[in-house]
Amino acid sequence: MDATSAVAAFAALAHEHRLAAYRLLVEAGPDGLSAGAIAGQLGLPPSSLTFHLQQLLHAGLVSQRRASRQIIYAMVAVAMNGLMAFLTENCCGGQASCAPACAPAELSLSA
Amino acid sequence: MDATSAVAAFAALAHEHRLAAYRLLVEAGPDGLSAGAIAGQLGLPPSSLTFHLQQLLHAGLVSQRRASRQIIYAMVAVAMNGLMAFLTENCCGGQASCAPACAPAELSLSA
DNA sequence: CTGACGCTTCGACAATCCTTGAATTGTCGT
DNA sequence: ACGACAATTCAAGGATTGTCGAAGCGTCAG
Repeated sequence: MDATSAVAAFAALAHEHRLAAYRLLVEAGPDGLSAGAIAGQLGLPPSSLTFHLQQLLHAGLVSQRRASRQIIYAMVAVAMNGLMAFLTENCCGGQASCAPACAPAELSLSA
Repeated sequence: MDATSAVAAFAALAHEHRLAAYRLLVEAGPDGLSAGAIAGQLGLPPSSLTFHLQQLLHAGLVSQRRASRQIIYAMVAVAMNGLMAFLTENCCGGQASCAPACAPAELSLSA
């Protein structure tokens, strides 16, 4: 994960509809959701949704596969984790005393 | 952390210079850096840097305090963590079998 | 082969963001 | 009080992004 792709990923998430779509896909997990299912939950016209999904796709945050007539989008977990690792990289210069602030317990699982 | 402030935070990070500045502040830790120090490392004119720092400030990602003639910026750890927690919230619908993909080991510490 | 469906691409417009020089505010040493 | 310094505010431009109707492409049922 380099700075350029991190910027692209953040830009992809920096929009109300895209963030909402991405969070639906995070919740859906590896099985993903069809474009139509996402459009239904977000209430967007198809062309607008495609526009946003392409941004997420181009940023590498989601993957795309075809299932008969539908197109299924799914989160790319490694991209999300890489993004977070990039953000916290070398946090506090590596001082152990500061480390808890960099990756606190409540992040370990979203239970 | 609601969707609106998450969008604001991602938008703040979705720019080359702001992401670079923020990462400098993450590395600097609680002590922070002066605006001039950041400008020096990034090679930006002062007005441009202020513009970007204001975005980070307004998004709640950094804090601002004055030290005599200088203004010191520092990361707000709780905002960064809240952002990551928001992103992974309810990951995979809470399925334990999927959870490792949502917050893998290498994120726990940036050692 | 035909019609219907799901999604994407195209095109044009409106809205927003980024950049930077010049002027301004706040602070310090003398 | 004065000059110097650090940072911010202001203003104007050029560039980028978001929106969505209409048209096109691939897929499936009959």
